[in-house]
Amino acid sequence: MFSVPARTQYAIRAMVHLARLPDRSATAAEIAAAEGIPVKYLEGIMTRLKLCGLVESERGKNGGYSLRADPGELSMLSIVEAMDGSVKPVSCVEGASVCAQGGGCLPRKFWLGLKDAIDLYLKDKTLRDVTEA
Amino acid sequence: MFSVPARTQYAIRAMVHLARLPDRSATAAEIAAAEGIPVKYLEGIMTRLKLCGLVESERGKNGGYSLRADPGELSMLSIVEAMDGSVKPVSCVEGASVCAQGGGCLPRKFWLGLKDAIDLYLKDKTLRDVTEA
DNA sequence: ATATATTCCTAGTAACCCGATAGGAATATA
DNA sequence: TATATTCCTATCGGGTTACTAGGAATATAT
Repeated sequence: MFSVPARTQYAIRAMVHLARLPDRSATAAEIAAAEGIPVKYLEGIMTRLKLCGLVESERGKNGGYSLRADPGELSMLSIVEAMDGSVKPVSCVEGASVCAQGGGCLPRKFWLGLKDAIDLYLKDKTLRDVTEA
Repeated sequence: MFSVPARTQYAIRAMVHLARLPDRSATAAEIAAAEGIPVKYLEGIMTRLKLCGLVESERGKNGGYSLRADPGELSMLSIVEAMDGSVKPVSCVEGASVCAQGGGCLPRKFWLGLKDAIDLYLKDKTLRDVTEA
């Protein structure tokens, strides 16, 4: 239950990898080799991380990816959300109007509480915390 | 992210439904009608809840399902685990030996912490809490 | 200039899980 | 005996996931 897709795990491993490098930058090929991730698959992941502003990229020779923020300022939630969107145990977290039961569903608060618990944990942890674990 | 399968939401709605009834028992057809759940699909869910000891069943006419424990003594974690197994964000929660990185993976503790946070929330909430929300 | 290294873009694919349906067998009651 | 119910097995379409393939765009080095 609540298993995290491989791409998200890959994304986090990639971010940790970058954070541990002196200049916090590397090519997709380097990261892939070091972390045992399929290169082509990782490319797509890095592109996504870039679109979400977590890394920046340079194309062409001597190009690569580099962290855009200090690891201590980067919450794990931001990485998770970049890959998978917001934490949403049930679709009605966004408003009772989405509820097929017309808001007459008792468990909703329970799910909202779960979302809060998860969000809290993820928001509190930074990339630095994970890197230095 | 972390979306809960419909069957688990159905299971919880069914359990809440039972908990609110005077004698805490009903047929699958009744629950399905009240909660807007496909009957045949719910049947399989109820069977599973029974196998995990959360409800008991009687076959034949006047049969149905009934709660086996007091709602106040039944953690939401037990329902979730009945449907989806233990909370396992990553496969290596069961031991570093499962890790493809040979335990050299920094994020592991991070994921274990997430599991703990989720487990804690789910263990603390009882069916009664949700029913009375 | 040209070769090379890199990101970026688009498509495709095999496998899996999920929600749901179908049909009926077993079983208990009225 | 008729009926209501749980229980069992099989199937199916659709979506997602992880991954692969092929190349276009772009920047650097020589």
